[in-house]
Amino acid sequence: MDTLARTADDVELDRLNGALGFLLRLAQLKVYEHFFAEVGGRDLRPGEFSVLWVIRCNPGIRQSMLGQRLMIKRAHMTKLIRALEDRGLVSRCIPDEDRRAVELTLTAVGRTAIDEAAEWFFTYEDGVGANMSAAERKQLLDLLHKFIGL
Amino acid sequence: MDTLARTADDVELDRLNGALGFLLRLAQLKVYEHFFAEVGGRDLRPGEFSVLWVIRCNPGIRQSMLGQRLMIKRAHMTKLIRALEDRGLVSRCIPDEDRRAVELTLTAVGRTAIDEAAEWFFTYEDGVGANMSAAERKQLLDLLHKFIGL
DNA sequence: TAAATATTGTTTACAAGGAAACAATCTCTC
DNA sequence: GAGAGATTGTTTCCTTGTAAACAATATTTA
Repeated sequence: MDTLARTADDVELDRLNGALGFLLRLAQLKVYEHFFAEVGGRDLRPGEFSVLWVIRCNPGIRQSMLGQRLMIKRAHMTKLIRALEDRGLVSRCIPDEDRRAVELTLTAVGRTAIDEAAEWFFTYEDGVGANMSAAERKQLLDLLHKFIGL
Repeated sequence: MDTLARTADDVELDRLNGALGFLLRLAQLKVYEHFFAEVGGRDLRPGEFSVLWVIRCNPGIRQSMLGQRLMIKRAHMTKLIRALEDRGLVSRCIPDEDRRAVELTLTAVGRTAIDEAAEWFFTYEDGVGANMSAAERKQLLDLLHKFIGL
């Protein structure tokens, strides 16, 4: 508490060690660091990949639902989708049943792009948590599923 | 794969279900949502709280080390600290041993503020993961510690 | 059916956070 | 000890993401 920390591991976190939200934030920052170190040079960021992937798995999904599932706010989703549309990866379609909504599908180019990206993306993802045993990693996955409510 | 998702739970994530980085991002977004819903009106955000808390636990800690531990980049740390200094919570001191560095301590006001904030902050943190059993929550904490390398 | 309310996506204006270039200081090597 | 290189913090500019107001369409209520 009163000895000055000389190295990063000496830093005392005290009660933050038991703070779940805090640890999740740190974990996520570590993931990002890892991501940009390994595959930062690619043309898809994590958010963009997940959007394309989910559209691929759910063709015709509406923007609002995509946002709900990926926890992306509407204002931001609009920009993301427009950028992907401008790159020719996604196409937007307004359904007759609800002319406010937008239904999303991949273009042929988008499908090719995501299939190609999936190779390196999931390879990278498999490397996340490489400092844990397979059993621990699996346990962490399961607990996160439960935490998220998925 | 080809049935259009009607509700958010119907959205198929497929391989993303096993992607640790992706799940951590989702978990963290859920934490933030929870935070702003519950204690968003307070005058300290999660990042600010953690900075003040760690300074409290490690008086005289240097900016660089604080940033390393909390994974906050130097450019951003500068702004954070200046804002906290402007609010009279933190004081900066340049040590004689290394005149490039900045050593951080709390002001009396800062100490009072963080002690007061700690009440609601940790109460809030205890509510994170309330949908899990105590054992699961503990397990998640331990696994995150290991994942982060703490 | 007409008016009130809710939902969906967009726009605009801003806050949070990062990358790169910089200045100051320290350390290492010769 | 003089110069090369590393470290620390700051500044500037840019990207990512959000909040709030808005427009268009649906739904509910009277």
